[in-house]
Amino acid sequence: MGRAPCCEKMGLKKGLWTQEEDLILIHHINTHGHKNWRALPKQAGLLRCGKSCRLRWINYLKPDIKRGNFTREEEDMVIQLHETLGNRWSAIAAKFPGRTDNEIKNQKLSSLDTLNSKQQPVNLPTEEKKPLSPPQCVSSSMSTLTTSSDTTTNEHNSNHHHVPMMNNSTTAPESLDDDFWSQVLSADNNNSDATTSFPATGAAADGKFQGVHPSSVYNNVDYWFDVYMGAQEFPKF
DNA sequence: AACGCGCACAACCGCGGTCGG
DNA sequence: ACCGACCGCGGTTGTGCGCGT
Repeated sequence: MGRAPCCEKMGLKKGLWTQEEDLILIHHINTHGHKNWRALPKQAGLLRCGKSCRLRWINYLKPDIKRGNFTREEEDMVIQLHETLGNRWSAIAAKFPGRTDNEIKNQKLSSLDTLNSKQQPVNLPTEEKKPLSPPQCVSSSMSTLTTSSDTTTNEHNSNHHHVPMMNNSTTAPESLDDDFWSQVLSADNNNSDATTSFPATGAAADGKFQGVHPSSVYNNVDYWFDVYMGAQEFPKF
């Protein structure tokens, strides 16, 4: 029926998330939980819509998220599950603790795309724009695909994001976190350096980040560590 | 060295389902 | 029973990076 627009688009920010936003979101969720996604951005003082916050949390910020390349076993399992479940990515993701539907979807789609372009340049009767239906894809080739993409994937993860990902992917555990936390730790030593321009977004609401530069946000590494430790299991860190 | 292309991934959009008033 | 609001899901798009030419 009269569906409300996903969010009041007035003045809401779109696009990539910044560290500050991530931290605000993490902090808010860890302290208040996420009972109401719609109200969350307001409460947290984020200029994002609730959906966006939810997506960011689920796909990226959740502490137990496992990132990095898919193992061969995982890939085979994804293929099998996709054959049985179809495009029900969330259902598939449910079988992979720590994996997100978005990640699985992306992985699968890109795998299929590359497979298609490589294997069936002519063969596909163009019945579908998307190669989604039961993939006859050979799992072995899938695996080679991912292994070939391993390096790039890792780099992507570490390059794209400058975010306190609590991932410890089984395959590439330390690539990002080390960088990130070393940055954090070094910043921690320079507490006094705290520069000025951290946007007093909503964090100002609870006074935690007001007037704090990103780097100085990360100065509170102990704080965040505590937050995480308190909130979730914080596997091997 | 510069440019273009393809890939991988993050994020957005819109719809359907569900729940509460 | 109806209506509205929220949540979750699947599909799609946008963006950045790496690689090849």
